[in-house]
Amino acid sequence: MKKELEKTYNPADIEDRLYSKWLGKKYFHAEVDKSKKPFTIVMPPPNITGQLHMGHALDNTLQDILIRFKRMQGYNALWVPGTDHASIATEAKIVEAMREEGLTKEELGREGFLERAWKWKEQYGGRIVSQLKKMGSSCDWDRERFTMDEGCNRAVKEVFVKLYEKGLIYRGERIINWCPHCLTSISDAEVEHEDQAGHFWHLEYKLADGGGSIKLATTRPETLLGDTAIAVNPKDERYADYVGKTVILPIVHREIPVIADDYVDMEFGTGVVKITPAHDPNDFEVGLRHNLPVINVMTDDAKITDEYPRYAGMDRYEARKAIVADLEREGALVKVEDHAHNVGVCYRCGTTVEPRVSKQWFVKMKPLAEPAINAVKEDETQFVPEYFEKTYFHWLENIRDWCISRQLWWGHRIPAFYCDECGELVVSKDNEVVCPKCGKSMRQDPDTLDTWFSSALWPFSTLGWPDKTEEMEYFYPTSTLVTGYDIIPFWVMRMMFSGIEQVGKVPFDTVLIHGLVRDSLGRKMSKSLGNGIDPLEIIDKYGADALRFTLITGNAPGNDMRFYNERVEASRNFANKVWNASRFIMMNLTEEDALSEMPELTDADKWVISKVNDVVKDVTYNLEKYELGIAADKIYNFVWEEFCDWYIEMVKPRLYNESDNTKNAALWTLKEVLITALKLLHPYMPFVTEEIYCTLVNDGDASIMISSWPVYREDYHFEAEEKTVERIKEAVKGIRNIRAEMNVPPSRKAALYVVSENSDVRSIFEDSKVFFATLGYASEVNVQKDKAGIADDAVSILIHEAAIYIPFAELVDVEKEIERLVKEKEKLSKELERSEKMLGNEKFVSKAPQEKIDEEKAKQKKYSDMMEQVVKRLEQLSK
RNA sequence: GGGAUCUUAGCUCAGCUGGGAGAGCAUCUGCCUUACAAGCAGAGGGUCACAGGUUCGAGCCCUGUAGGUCCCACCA
Repeated sequence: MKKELEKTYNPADIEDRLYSKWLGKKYFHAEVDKSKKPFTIVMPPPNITGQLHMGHALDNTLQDILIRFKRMQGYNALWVPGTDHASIATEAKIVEAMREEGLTKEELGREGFLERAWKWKEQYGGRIVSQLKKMGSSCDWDRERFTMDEGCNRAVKEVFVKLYEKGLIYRGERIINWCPHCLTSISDAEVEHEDQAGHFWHLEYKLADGGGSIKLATTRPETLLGDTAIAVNPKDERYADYVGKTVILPIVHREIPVIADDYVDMEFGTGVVKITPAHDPNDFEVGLRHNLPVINVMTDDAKITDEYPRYAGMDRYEARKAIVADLEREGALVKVEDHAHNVGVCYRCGTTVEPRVSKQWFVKMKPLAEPAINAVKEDETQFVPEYFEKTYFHWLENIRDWCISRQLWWGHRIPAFYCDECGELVVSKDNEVVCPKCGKSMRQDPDTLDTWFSSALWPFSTLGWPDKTEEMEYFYPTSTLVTGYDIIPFWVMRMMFSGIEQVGKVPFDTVLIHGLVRDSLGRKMSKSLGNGIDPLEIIDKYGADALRFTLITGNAPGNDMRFYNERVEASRNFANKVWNASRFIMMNLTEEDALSEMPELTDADKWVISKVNDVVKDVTYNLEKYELGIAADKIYNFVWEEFCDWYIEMVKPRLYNESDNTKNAALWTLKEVLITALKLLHPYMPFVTEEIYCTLVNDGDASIMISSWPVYREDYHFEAEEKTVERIKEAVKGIRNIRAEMNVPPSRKAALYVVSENSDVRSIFEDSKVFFATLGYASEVNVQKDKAGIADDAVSILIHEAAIYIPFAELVDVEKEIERLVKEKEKLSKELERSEKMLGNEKFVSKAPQEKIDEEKAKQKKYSDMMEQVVKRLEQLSK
């Protein structure tokens, strides 16, 4: 039975089928096997609320390429997948759905809400997983995890209790970032900053003793309700007399002190600042230093509290308007200026964050940050590209304590218990706790933990920690973490210090950082812009292989990339090229061909074997250095240019000629090189390579994904044959070039005369006549020692150690021919000049490595040889 | 204000430890050549942002300048 591929490459026909086959055969599954070296990746868990976007597509393609490459290299490759509970995002989504039904969280109650949330998770949480499968991701789905599953919960509690007992987790009243929309605290890392157009309201406060007034400016007049002081710089002589006095706060008519604090910048504005400890982080600090009262003026959804009946119930911005109007009425408003300022917004919903004083749980960061910094400094973990280490250091060196409590229900509940009777606090892994002091049952903290608290434990919680599992023993530390640079502060950093603190070892050897996928105009893809490109649509249209290849090529690690369909088309075309080349090879291979042993090879065969051998070496090297784009380029170039455009074309006459005794060698080589190329390409384009491979070996049960990665072989290095074929290519290119320039159609064959005084060169051409017939459109090829019998007006192609003449039937314009040769001469003389200058430079000759000098000498010889021929030919023509 | 990064062909981008500038797309010229028109053959197109420096030799290393992007930052 003859093996055949479908006439046209249609990814949709093969992808789902092959993925099911791989799943069925458990090729993605890894078990502990101490006879093999592990290679481990833990997947950054996508949010259960999420849909697959280009960021996931890129991230997962990178991981899958590494995993497939290592698997083929013989590593025990484990890729642990999973999803993230995404507390804020998920809770927001469910609350929103409830609102549409007219329900609130409070009405449903905690238990009812969680029940609903879990149901939602079961229903939609798998969506992203099935989308990842469309990408071809070879993760071990048997080990799929969820950041809120039982195991993760045990890990979270273990860590919380340990850190608490070490004094690294504490509870305190601090000013934190509060999102009035999500109704929860958020960490510093979760606050984004954006410029907003605002105003400067210049106010005038009267001194309580009636002795004048002080002017100051504010961008947030509504916070004035909570002001408990105004501050000046202690060195500021202008206000020295005022310090210690009191002023009357307008509207509120409260007497507040004038204090001196270094925080105030004398140069800025009037050098006077109003202090609102409850609603500004700096003011809070100032307040602590001066023992100022903290007056909270806002509710949790950022409305003015009932303490101020005139404004009660107004939101921040309404209150601002009302207060400004009142200030004006009171004569306290001096002027209003436009002012652009930087505002913190919630990274989830974009609502302006309200700094707020409240009791929260924190992780003390300094003691944890230090070992995490050192681990990277000592190269226990390295970043690729390296410069992202600077981002990492910058964050860790300037880190503040991590606010980990969230006023949400969906998440890991904080394992802290309070006694309402005696106020005792207990932190425990147990679910029910009795007060050790008074024996009453204790009330668990209602808050949950920051989602990233559980993500931080991902590299080891997924391997069974805190139990001493053999997975932990064998797969930890993991090998490579792949993620975007925007996640370094949220995740990478926190996994680092968590791994070091909890397990005693860094969580991964290498952190491979990639950039963002942008739209064709370079804009970030976003829902609000509506410029997002759906990876699933791309897969439908062009195939997962094309999408994967596009995401990897033409991009350096860590750089952002632009995504547009023309690029995907190019990748799809490449897949198609591979498909068709394979189809051609299979059309010529028959069952009878005995190809198990290597036959006697021709120069062309050896040339392509030698070439692919080099590519194997390079690609392996590049992949090991995480240069995935460079490796892809090399495969692409080899397959398309060298293999398809040259080798296959060269080999055709041998295949079509039944009596050719090198036909078997050609077939053997075609198959050998194709398989090698398919293997190199497999990590990038798993589907098309698998389909071809199985058809080629005529075994649907075989799989390229578990075949062995090619290795460089000394005995496949054929230097002399490479040179020979390169010489032929040079000649063919010269012929094609001239013919194209002269507008000679391919249908018009012409006789060819190769003249060389060198007998070795002559024999190369003698053996290569057939190539010139097909590739060089020659009707006949004559190889001779001199110019005898060649028309004077024949067109000449002058190459290294040989000249090729094509006498066309009609007269060639001699003038034009001379013009062409003069140009050629100019080019050569420039090259010669450069070469001779270098070789004439004594410093070059004495300092450059011998290899470079020899290289230059060889060039110089080649050029002078060609020059000689050009000069000779010009002489002939101008006679 | 601090830091990172980028500036290479018309467009989008590669260019590994310094050794004669590359790809894809676009453009132009020929080709339906029996694997592929999602193709084949050929061509044009770049003072590698600018100015210095190191070096026998710089797109690549160093310094500065200009412009873009991003991150961080308590200037009310």
